[in-house]
Amino acid sequence: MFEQIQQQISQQINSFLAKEGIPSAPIDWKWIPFAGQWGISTSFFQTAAQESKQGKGIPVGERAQQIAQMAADHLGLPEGFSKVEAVRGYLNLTFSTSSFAKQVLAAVHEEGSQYGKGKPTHKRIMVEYSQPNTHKAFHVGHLRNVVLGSAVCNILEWAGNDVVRANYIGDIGLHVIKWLWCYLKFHAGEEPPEDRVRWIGDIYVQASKSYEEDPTVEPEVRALFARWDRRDPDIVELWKKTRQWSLEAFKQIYTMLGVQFDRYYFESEMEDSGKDLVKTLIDKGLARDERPENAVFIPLDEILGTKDKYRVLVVLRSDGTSLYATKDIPLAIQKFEEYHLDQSIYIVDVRQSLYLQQIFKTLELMGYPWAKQCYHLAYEIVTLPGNVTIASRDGAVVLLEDLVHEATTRALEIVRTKNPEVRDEKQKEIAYTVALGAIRYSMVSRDSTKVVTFDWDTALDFNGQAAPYIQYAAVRASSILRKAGAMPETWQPPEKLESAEITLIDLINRLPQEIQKAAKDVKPLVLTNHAYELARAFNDFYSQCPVLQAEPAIRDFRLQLVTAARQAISNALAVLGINTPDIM
RNA sequence: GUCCCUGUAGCUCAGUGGAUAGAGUGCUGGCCUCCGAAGCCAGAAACGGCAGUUCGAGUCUGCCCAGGGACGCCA
Repeated sequence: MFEQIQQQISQQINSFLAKEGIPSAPIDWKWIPFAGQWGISTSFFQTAAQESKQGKGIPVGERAQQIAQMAADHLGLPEGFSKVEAVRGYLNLTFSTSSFAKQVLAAVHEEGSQYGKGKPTHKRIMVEYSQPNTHKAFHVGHLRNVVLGSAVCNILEWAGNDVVRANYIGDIGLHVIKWLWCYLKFHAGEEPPEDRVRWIGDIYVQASKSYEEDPTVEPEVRALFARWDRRDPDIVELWKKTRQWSLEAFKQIYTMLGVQFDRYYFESEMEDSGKDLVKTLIDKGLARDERPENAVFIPLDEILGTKDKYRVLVVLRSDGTSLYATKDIPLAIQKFEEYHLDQSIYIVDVRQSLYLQQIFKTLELMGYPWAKQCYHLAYEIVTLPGNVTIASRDGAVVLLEDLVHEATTRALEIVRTKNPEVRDEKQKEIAYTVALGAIRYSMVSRDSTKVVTFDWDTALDFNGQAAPYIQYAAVRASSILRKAGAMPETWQPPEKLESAEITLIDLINRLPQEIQKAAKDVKPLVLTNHAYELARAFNDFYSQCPVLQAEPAIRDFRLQLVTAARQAISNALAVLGINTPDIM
């Protein structure tokens, strides 16, 4: 909103410096860091340092202050500012809060639920996330991926991009065959019960256990895999049926989490094109076929002349069966052909970093110019206390639905005590919104490079920096607005604003740029922090500035501010995939 | 062994090379006779180590220490 003003002043300063013969350095504006003041700031250390290099003997700090003072004197008091001063090498320009406050609130009022959205970039970005395996449980370890991925999608979309949400289902592989073996052996003919995810997960645990403990199992599983490979109708039918059970369970989970996908890819569909592609790779001389002694592999380091960097990528087993890499390469090609992407983002945990670099490099060697547009967003895994890795095969998992159920139960207790007059159905709905918000927020409010240790106490803590705190600020705003009745038609900011009001308006104003920054860095954390800051500023305002009891002019202005604050908070949460209740 | 990530307050985390390093939680104390206390206010408490680059380093570079991860037929 203030870019134009910043540019104008930058120009004035630059031409002034040029006239004075002072070497110019780029001027970058920052928001004044002190609460209760509102404006922009820049420093002249760089300029002073450049001058110093040319042999002038004045200490940089001192000189920066001199230049800042000269610039301040030269600028005088530009339109729209209340104060210009030079402080310790910085030039601080403080806004006339009244006029800028009006602009900010008017912008929020006008854009409403769209406030914060950027202009179209005309870029199409695909984000592949979730990538669950069928025939396995869906647990809290998978949650981070889904929440991170969906938040990234929303952020990129709000930043103005055309986003394609993609999911790549692992519907075939040794894990699936193990499961089928176990089903045929111990559960033949069974239909999934209500608690489907758990049932599927339990069979997988049983299968893994048998596979590891009983050496006679492996040959049986291999034989079954061979039958699938030659498309034995009985096995294919069973595979299709059981796969569907998993897919339906996933759909339920996605609905529960409020996420959706535009395009589903299946691993099983990539098998044939993958095997064809391996032939091409061998023909091109990129892949080396040393079957039957060895597998088919691409000696990346050898080709690139690097050492221990890209290693080698195995693209086909020595028995001719496919691997992940066999399928990931044709998948990438298909994505770009289908959608003409400007960027392709993979949300995959950090353990697959090398693997994905190998894939991207292979695509580059194959001559695809878009290979450089592939980006791996690596996130750290979720562990259990004591650094225990969550593994589907041993069953030491916390199921997603258990977490949601427990969180909802606890939220419901609080909702009931605080809103006894509300009908049961509504209470449950609110508890669900709060519980899910808390879960989602906790998954994206720390950097992807940090391991998340799941423990119940932290996951179910609704106080402090958490979604319920932010939702609560919005609920308080709603409550004021409800009691206020009709909104005033006209309003004016007072000449002098309270410190809490300024901080709040400042943060509301910054929401659009924070969304842009979150998109640029592909980092939802930026936004979770800003949402929290907004809520905190509102709570501060709430305790310091009475609204309903204020004198009429102030009251009307503050009602407008409360409306804008609620909108900004609600929009920030919406981008994170979190709903804002009106009571809680 | 090679490569990647992490190391900030008791604990869990923020921190675009720039002003006084911010929160949450826990601890101590205060605030419901004003719009909802899932809240607010106050207090004590921190950049793993050593060099270097820079006017300026929590941030960049190198080495060391500590923890985690990856490294040819798992996904």
